[in-house]
Amino acid sequence: MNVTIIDVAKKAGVSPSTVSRVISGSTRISAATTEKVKAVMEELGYHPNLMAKNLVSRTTMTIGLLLPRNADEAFLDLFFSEVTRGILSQATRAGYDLLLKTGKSEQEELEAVTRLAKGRRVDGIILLQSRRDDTVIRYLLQEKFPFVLIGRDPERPDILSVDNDNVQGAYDVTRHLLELGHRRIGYAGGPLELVVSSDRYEGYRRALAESGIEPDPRWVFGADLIRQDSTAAVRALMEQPERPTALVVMDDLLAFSLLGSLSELGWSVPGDMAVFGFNDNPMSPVSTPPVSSVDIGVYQLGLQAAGLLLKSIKNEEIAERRVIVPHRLLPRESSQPPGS
Amino acid sequence: MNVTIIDVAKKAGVSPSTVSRVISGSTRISAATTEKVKAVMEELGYHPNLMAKNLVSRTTMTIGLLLPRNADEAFLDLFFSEVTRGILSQATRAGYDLLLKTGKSEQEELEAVTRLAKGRRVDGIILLQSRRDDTVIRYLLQEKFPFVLIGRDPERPDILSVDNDNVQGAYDVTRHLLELGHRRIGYAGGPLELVVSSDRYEGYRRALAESGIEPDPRWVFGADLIRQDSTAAVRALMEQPERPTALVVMDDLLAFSLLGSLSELGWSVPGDMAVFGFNDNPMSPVSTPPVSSVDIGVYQLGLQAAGLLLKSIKNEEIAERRVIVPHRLLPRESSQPPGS
DNA sequence: CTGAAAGCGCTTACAG
DNA sequence: CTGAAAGCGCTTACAG
Repeated sequence: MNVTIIDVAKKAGVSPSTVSRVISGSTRISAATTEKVKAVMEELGYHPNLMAKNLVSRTTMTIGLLLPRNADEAFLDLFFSEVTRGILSQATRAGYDLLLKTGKSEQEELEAVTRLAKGRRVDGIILLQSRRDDTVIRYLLQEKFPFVLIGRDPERPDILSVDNDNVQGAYDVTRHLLELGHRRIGYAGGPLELVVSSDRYEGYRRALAESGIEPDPRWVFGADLIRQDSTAAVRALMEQPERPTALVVMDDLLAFSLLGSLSELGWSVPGDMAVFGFNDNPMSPVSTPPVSSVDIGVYQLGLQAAGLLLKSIKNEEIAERRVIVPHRLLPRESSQPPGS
Repeated sequence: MNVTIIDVAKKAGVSPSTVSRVISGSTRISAATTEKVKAVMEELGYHPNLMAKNLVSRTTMTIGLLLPRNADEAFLDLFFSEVTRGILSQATRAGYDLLLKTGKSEQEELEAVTRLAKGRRVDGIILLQSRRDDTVIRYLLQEKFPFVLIGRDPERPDILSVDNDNVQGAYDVTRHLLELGHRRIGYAGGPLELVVSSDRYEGYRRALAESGIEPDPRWVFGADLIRQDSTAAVRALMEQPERPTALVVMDDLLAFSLLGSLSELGWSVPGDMAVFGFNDNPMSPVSTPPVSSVDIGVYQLGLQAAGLLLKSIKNEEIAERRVIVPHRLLPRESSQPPGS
């Protein structure tokens, strides 16, 4: 019922092989034949059946994106849509499609990935997170199936990955605050099982150490604490005799919560507490006060990841197996010294 | 090189047909045979080649999602990730995959959709927006290819669609503000070419009219104005002799901008101006003050759209061709009367 | 420059 | 309950 290559061949008075060659822009087809076949394709409204094409060419022109299963953190909303746009942009440019997959558990994720890989559903896969001893990564490695991780797997530094230098990012923010004269600087983030979180904590700690400052453990508190009861967390923080005057906050969303609680308790930002966030939420510039943040280039992460994956799929030379997307400090009012 | 159905058949001592039947859980295969074949599949690590399966079964078990091309508005970030999650959840449950597509122009979008439909790449498509005289919708209709629109096409009320009742939503918000005693109520939103925007404006206008209030045109201003220079827009608004005491705002992100400018100019919310937003941004409850909003159930929009599309693909009975996802007012501090 | 033939890995009437 | 055969719509050596 649908127009096939055979219909076109008949009508154009050539063989199916020839039509196929015209479609693929193959060599050595006469201009006359090419023109005739193209005209017939147009006339009949022919479009190649991608399934058939994929089956015989053993390639799908599709890459898979595995979504992290607990995507219920608001931060991930933004990350997800930006990174997807980056991936899609790069993939589309190269003629590739993007298939989305998710799983509710590690088991389901593994099944999904197995289906994609073994079922020849996609040519490569992008991962948005890695867990300790990640079975998905282990499987992909063992099958030698092309994949790229956005982030970092401390146990397998040699896999293809695209990431920020999160240690350096937090280091930069902390140094920035130190240079503004702050000595007692706190850190809000976590959980530390997440690589990104522990990396940022490490950068924070390192900058302080370089200045000979040993952070008081009471200056450091977890994201879950803030989410549960931000006001209680802030009150506990501010009641300390030696309370911090600045906070490095792992994500702007967290920073917004803290801002709300500080204001509720009558403290002013940046007067009583300077705040510097991460991930440059679109709301950060328009919040009250505007929140200082680190732009981590989420779109770029996606773009680069897709680029790297495509190289891997096509067996092209890969210069760096680990691509670092640069970050950028965006100081705004929430961390400005009073005078400026 | 990869294990095929033939390898399994040989090893199990049966025909390929039988293996195929075991895989599809077909009728009339003896328990003994089934067991034997399954054991061999397990042993050989067999996984069906999806391309081959799709080719012969003329079905892809995949649905396509077309992303709106100008997805650079921050609001869409949230909408996109939530709606995708809803779609993915429903699709995965039914054993379907999700393919993402985008185009930089209407022309590119049409080409993308043509490839998907004619190329038998997907079984159905979900659209996230419609334009006046939308060529993509016209094409899909003409090809009788299954699709669902999230939103509303005023020119084609009979297509499958999932949407909120945006007129009613804005009506409800405006009534809520009227009941709190406000008489001069403004509206911030637009552009009015977007159906969702004009629908909300219509609901706003209707509620006022019912109370015998004719809105002053100076109370109504566009989103672009706010994005360009929120403070100027707010100043102009507040300098009016008969300035509004409450604002219906088309999106929470817009509300955040307004909040910032109001605060900057020394006005208090809700004291000097009550604000009621839309789309319940995750930040709304934690902003200062917490922003009243309308939860439009984005996840549900995605879930229902996928459900509707799957019914259409399977030619199942469809009771309502237009599904309305209920909205919910979430009054917070930004619209509370001073005393409460 | 072009065609005939085999094959990609599966499903599905048709027989038995 | 099971098998042989044809076919899904394309590509790609192999010949000429």
